[in-house]
Amino acid sequence: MTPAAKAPHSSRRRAIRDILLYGLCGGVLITVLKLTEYRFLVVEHSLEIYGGLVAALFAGLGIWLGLTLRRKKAQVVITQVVRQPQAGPSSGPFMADEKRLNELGITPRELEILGLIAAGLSNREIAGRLFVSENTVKTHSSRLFDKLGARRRTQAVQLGKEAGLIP
Amino acid sequence: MTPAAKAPHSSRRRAIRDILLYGLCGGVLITVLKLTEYRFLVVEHSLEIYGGLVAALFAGLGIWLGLTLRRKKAQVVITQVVRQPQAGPSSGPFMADEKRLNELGITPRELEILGLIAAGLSNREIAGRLFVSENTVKTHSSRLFDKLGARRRTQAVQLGKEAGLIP
DNA sequence: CACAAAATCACCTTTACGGGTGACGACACG
DNA sequence: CGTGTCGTCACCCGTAAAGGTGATTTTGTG
Repeated sequence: MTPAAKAPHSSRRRAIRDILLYGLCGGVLITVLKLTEYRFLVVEHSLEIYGGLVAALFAGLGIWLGLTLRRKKAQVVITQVVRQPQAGPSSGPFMADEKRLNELGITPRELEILGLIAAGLSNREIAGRLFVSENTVKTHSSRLFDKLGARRRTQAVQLGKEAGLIP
Repeated sequence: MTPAAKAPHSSRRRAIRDILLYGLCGGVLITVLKLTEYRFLVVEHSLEIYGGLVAALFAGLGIWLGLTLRRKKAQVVITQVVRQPQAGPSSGPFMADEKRLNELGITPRELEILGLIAAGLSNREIAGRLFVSENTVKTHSSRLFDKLGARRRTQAVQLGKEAGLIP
């Protein structure tokens, strides 16, 4: 039914707004479908079509809702990889040099994108993987390049490696 | 020639399975609702109830799906295969894997350019450093990408590292 | 609540890349 | 000698990337 999971605290207003929005969408959809239903009722398989439509629409809506709800929570985690050659804490999988991160003023999101760039993904692919628009990725990477002093993504990767930001 | 490219296989099957499961659930639900519908049809507001039921069920299902999908994707992961850097100190700086070079049919010049690409240089800079025209560099890199199966230079760098062609 | 930082998205411009095709000289090999 | 490989260069075209500006929304903190 209604989304049970929500942020721990301090975002109740938003959750309420979401629920209201959700209910509104549901009402509108049901209304629309109620209207269309009367046209389709003369056809044989109207109910199947109707049910399928409602199902698909609400499934999509639910997926979207689940995604947006989830987005707040988890998602940081980049990394993995073996090999930590030079100086560094070198603990477990990999740990970005936080000192350098703060020095350069690189945000978590930008670091994440740097990792995906280093993995050889295009902006579009990164956008798809992070569920954001390509423009957003471009903005992030642009600022990232700025902070790193890079002019190209390959250079950003190189500099990021040297700075110990990525494995 | 289909070179490396192995990482995403493990999770794709699960995604397909999820989708199939989803479709199956949908079919079962629709069937069940079709059956129940015949009982409710005598009642006045059966369609509303029916629609509401379908909507609610599929919304919940969608939310669940969104959450699970999100969880899976949120781990980002950037796999980078285990790779023993240099087994022997005999090759002090670095030595490209000649076997793989021959396998892929990569010429010395192309390897050279791959190295410069990995260093973050643009085509123009590479051209300047090698005293050749930019077009030449583009030709080389184009053929290089072809042999590596890369579509972007960042990807070529990634694949080249995995193949042990560059440090 | 207000504020700042971060994240998101849109639009526009210019440049860099990637793909395709064709061509030419050098050089080795059978 | 012909053939094949390699390196070199040119041109065109379409897309991707990078740079800039502005705006909105989320979110964490005071």
